[in-house]
Amino acid sequence: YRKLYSTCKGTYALTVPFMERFFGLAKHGTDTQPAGWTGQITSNSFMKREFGSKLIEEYLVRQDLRAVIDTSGAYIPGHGTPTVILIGKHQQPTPGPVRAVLGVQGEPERPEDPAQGKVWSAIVDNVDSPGHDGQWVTVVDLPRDRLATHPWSLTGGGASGLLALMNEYHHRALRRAIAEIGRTTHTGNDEAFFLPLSSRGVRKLDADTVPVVLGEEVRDFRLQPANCTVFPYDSQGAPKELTVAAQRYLWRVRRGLETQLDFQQTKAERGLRWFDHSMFFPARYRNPLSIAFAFVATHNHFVLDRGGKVFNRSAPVIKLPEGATEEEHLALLGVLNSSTACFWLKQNSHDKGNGGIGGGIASSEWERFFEFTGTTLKDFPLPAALPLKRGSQLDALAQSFAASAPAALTEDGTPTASALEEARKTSQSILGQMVVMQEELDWETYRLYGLTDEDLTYHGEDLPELLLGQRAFEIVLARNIAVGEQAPEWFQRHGSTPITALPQEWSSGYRDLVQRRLDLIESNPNIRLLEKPEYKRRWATEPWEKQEERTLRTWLLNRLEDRSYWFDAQGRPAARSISQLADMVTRDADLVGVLALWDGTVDVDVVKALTRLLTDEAVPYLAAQRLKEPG
DNA sequence: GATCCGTTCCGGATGAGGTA
DNA sequence: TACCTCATCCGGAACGGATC
Repeated sequence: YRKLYSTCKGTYALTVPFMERFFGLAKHGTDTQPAGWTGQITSNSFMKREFGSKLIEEYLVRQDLRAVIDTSGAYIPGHGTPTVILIGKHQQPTPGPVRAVLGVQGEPERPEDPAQGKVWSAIVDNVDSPGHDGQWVTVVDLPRDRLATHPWSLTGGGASGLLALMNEYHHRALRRAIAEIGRTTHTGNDEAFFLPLSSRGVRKLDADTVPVVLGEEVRDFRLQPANCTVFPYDSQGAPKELTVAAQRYLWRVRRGLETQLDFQQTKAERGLRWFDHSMFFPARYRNPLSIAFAFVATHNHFVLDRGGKVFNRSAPVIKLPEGATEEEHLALLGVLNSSTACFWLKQNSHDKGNGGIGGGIASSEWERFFEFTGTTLKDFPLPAALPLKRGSQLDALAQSFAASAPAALTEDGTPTASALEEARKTSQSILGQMVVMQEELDWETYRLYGLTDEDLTYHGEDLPELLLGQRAFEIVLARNIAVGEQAPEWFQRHGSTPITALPQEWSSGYRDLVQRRLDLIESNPNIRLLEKPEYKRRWATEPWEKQEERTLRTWLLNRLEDRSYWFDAQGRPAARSISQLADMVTRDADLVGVLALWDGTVDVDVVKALTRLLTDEAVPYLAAQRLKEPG
């Protein structure tokens, strides 16, 4: 296909040569006959993914495109992939505009009769009325040059106007401020190299491993790596030998690593050692500061890292030029984490739907997840001034938040009920401060991009801690829900309480400010567009109880691995029954205390609690019991 | 040398059916 | 009736390598 169809680029989808073929099959116009029409419904991936750029910029610009209809929000039975309908004639473009139906809101639920679906009906009813701006679609006549460049953004409801405004106001693109974007390593065989952080001590691999960050571990200004990787490089990224412990660890997979092909070559053929990572980028590792982001996620998550970790492809990092200060990183961090950035990214990144079979049908816009690639990110327009102060405050808060998590508490000592309770309060309070600070950041950013002239940030000293559900856009949302215009999923999913009136406990200054924000949401269409759940931070943190349970469990299991439980006085390994173990455990007051905490009872029944704790950890004594039918 | 694509995978949530 | 077991569903990504 690459030879036959000029539009094929990179790893393309078959829809690309198909589209070229479709237009090619239609008749050319001559003096006696008009050019043939062609119409197709096709996957919309070419609109934003890189492989579509040739198709859009070199092929479609030479065809007489007449209509582009975004059907990604409509429900099409058996077809979860987001789609677009293109209609045109096989001839040179005519001067007139292109009719476009832009999506505003997706189908809220699976319609009984797909032909009567809300979005589909809206498209059918309004495709001939340019200027229509409804709840489901916007219909406009676009000037041809709007569709001449990749990527296409076919979001209605004023999105294209806002996007244009952002581009107009921007001072420079992100690519001018940074050195590069990408992963820091790619092992080529994660199963061989990765192991849980908690087990590196047991295997004596501390000197040979570094934490490795995956995409899902980059959230809300924090990195929470659960794994580390065997890492045969020093702090400068130069190759080093592995210790005996690490050699032993990798030995069982040596043959696999030696024969594995990357770029159609073995490691030896590429001049690498068998235990080298397939792709490792020393320069990115050497320079400690970086901004990591989540590659696939529902919202934008950027986190400052201060070094000593590696990042795989699902958590790429932004590297600033050599010698850039922490302030420069924090300023970028601030703007990239704003709701405005989320808006821009979603307009320009590929929408992967909401998972499920073939992409599924998203009941809410904020549930769809996107793929944020480095290439797209480089075009991100930066405003002239950056929100350094709020960026660094959020980063500092996130660090204290991490320090008060249950996991941090058990790191150096025995967890106690009072300490846990204290930490829960602290962390709740810090979260409240982060939520309110993110609001300040978002509203500051609106002004930095010139979307409003008003300064709607708070200048008093008494910034309240916000609960989820108390942000301005959530009040608007709650009011809409109250009158039945929107579904309450946002609050249900995040476990927050919707409120329709401003809380009395806020200072009058802050209440006035939020009221002014509400007024602006009402009066300014651009702000109204940005102050929506799909662009605002979700703060979807793991519930405290769950974190606590997991942490206590880990602490107990680590403690129970102590040598004294499993070896007799002569140093011979010994098998123990639960009751024998319970007998020994009872003599350790700390252990019993934590067991009671984990069990949630005051007078803990040690045998029962240990049984519950250890059943999943033990290997049944009969082989026949080790495998169950479903396993 | 450095991605970026498309499909597959994991594990928690849910709920039906079975059992004490 | 209340608890328990098991299977399925689905949210939320991760994987591997072909291509530029």
